[in-house]
Amino acid sequence: MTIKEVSEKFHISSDTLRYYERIGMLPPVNRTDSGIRDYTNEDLNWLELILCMRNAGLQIEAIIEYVKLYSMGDATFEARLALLKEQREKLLCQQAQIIKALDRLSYKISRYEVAVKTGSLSWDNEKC
Amino acid sequence: MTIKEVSEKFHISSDTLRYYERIGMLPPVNRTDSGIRDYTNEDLNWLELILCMRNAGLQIEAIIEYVKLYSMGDATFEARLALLKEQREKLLCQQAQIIKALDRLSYKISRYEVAVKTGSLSWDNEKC
DNA sequence: TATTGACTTAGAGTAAACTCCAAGTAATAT
DNA sequence: ATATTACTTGGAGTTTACTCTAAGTCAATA
Repeated sequence: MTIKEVSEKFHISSDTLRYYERIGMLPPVNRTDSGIRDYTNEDLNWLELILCMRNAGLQIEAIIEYVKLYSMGDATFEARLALLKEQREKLLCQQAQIIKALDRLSYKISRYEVAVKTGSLSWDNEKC
Repeated sequence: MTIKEVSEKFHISSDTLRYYERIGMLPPVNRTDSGIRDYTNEDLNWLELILCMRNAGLQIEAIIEYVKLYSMGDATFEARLALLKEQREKLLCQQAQIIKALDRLSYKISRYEVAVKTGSLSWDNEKC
């Protein structure tokens, strides 16, 4: 698969794909004789995992570290486990922050829905 | 309340507090005669809201816009409602991404927990 | 009184994650 | 054969959100 096809499949620019590979977040991709990238199924699996994690907010550094450990083989199971657990903790924190903000947003929204109808905002202990 | 006290109360640097005010994310704070910031309760309420939203990942621009609308008074109820709804949508998307990533992380973690014990990673349809 | 420390501003610097550009090579359509 | 398009690399530029520095004012302590 060419870089363009991959770029379209995952809605991500070719520049970003090259960037990910250059910094070691995506393992090195095979090339044709003339040096053009030819993504394999395994590359796509990696990419899918990477994008899932990036979309959730994992930092690039953490993903690079995981890819590095993976490339070092079976001796790194424990390190990979630790890394994954650490990242899960971070996501759980982030999730908690989002839930808090969503609660607050929903409360505000319900107040503003009334305000739009009645023309005045009901009293609230926190104004803003 | 001085900038330092606020900074300590919210675990955020004085620089960041000044920055937030300068860019209009925090409404202008009252000053003493000599020009030193003196945060009121209302300032703290704003700050608390702002930090809740920032911690969840809301962009500064959106918060600035909300503060601006708020300062314009009752004529902006609808605009504020629209803004809040838009931000809620964004957070819901982000939350969904996090849940996806957490599912995947948890699955990987359980596989690696076995791998660490047995010394080999069980087969998986997506390797990486 | 001297100096230490907190505060002020404007503006420069930094980190993360892209995103774009220039210059060149390769493949393809006419 | 030529023109167009896609690809390559290395490096520069951009955006977001801070973070730091310099130069100066003000308050409090030795």
